[in-house]
Amino acid sequence: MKTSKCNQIYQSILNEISNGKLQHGDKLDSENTLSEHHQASRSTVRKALDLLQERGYVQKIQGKGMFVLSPDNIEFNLGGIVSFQEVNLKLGRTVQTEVAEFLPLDADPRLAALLQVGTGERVDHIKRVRTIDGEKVILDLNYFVAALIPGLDRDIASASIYHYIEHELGLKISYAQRVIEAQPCNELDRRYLDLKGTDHVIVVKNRTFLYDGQQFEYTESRHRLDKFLFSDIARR
Amino acid sequence: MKTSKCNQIYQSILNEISNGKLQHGDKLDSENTLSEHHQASRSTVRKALDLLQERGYVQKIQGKGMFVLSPDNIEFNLGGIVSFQEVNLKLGRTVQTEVAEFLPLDADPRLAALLQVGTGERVDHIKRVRTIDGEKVILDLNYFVAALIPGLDRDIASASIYHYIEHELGLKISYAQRVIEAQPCNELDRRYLDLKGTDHVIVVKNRTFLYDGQQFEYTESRHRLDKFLFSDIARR
DNA sequence: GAGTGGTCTAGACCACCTA
DNA sequence: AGGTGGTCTAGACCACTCC
Repeated sequence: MKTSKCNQIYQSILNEISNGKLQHGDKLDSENTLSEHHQASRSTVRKALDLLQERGYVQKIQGKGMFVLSPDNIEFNLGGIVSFQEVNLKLGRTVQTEVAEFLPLDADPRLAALLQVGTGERVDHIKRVRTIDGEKVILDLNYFVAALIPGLDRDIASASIYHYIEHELGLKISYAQRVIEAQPCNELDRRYLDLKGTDHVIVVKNRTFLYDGQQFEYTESRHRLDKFLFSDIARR
Repeated sequence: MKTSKCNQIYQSILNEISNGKLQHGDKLDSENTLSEHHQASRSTVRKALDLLQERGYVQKIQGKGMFVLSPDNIEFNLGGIVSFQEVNLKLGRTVQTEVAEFLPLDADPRLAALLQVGTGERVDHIKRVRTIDGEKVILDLNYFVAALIPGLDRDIASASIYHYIEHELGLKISYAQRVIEAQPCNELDRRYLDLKGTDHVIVVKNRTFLYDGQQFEYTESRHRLDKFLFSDIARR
């Protein structure tokens, strides 16, 4: 594993924060000091520090120095694109995924618009039910552009589709647009989820794009109200 | 010189995208070409381009070049910290804010923990009701650390508190932690909102921090289900 | 004035893509 | 092979904070 010098410095400082050598309110060494310490140029050190700041671990203040922020922030780093598996492993939950339906279809005009492809384009549609701690609480409706993500099948869908895309197909995922809103429960929700009397779901609509800007996925994740949680750090 | 060279280059390219000179899929000039063009070093150009990419306007691809992304992305940039006013102006909504309560109080242990201050610390508590297109749909419960945000009053609360903090007090806001979840309606929701039969609200909990890492605010925004919307771009 | 982070420069070498 | 972005260097000057 060849990792950049910038990343080594990032990890090195992050470790000191994680293991408590550096604590909330502590001042870090100056950029010049860190340069000597790690035998790197100041620019390289700065890039590592910018990363730490962006991810909420430290805060630079001009003329004063850099300070470690509250360890709370570390727990908040579920931001960015994270797979369903990663998040729930982190939270120590028992999770199962069941593929309820796997259906190749041709895009109707509405779906074509959501996926930014032509009408009639081949699309793989998957319905998956997520069971957390014994209750069916999330219904995922996935639509993948078959031309971009070939070879999808039920087995892959029941494991991790993102792992398949990144490691088997070797594609790079770049960014995702998300919208979060609430909707009244529909027929599908009632069929697949344990609603426990709730009459709305939280819907996370997601369009995901490859490194070259092509959209390959549209997904609706329908969460039972009381099991939904989203966290985030927003920077000015 | 008020604005940095890096920022000038950023704006210059952004203009070309906004006014349609550069369109979805178009390739930008290379970093070296842009360096000559703007009489800047390659590093400076790169910093401007990194910003454009971070904000979802362009995508770099190693060995190929940089490409303009879909203009959809521009509309998605409600991310970051945005005030209630800004978002709704953008959406062309009619909006009113009514201050239902303004109450200086001393932090109990629970509130002190949420604000990261000592128990008994002076806190300004504000309840505000947001009316959108004639319906009361958002209840904001604000808690400001009085020592950091002095001089708050009802008038400021009914205008824009953030404007007061940044422009009157001259403080710099740095970042915010957000958590989004759903909760059953409580007594306050029923008293202040037009619930229209819904029995849950979407709660956005928010802790906001100054440039020096001090937390000055804890806020709960309680949204009526059917009027809640959140959008976002997540990058790998 | 000394020390900090913020910006910028000019140049080098590498990894990747398209010929 | 030539062009692209990715990383890194060594050094400069500025703005801000603190003593």
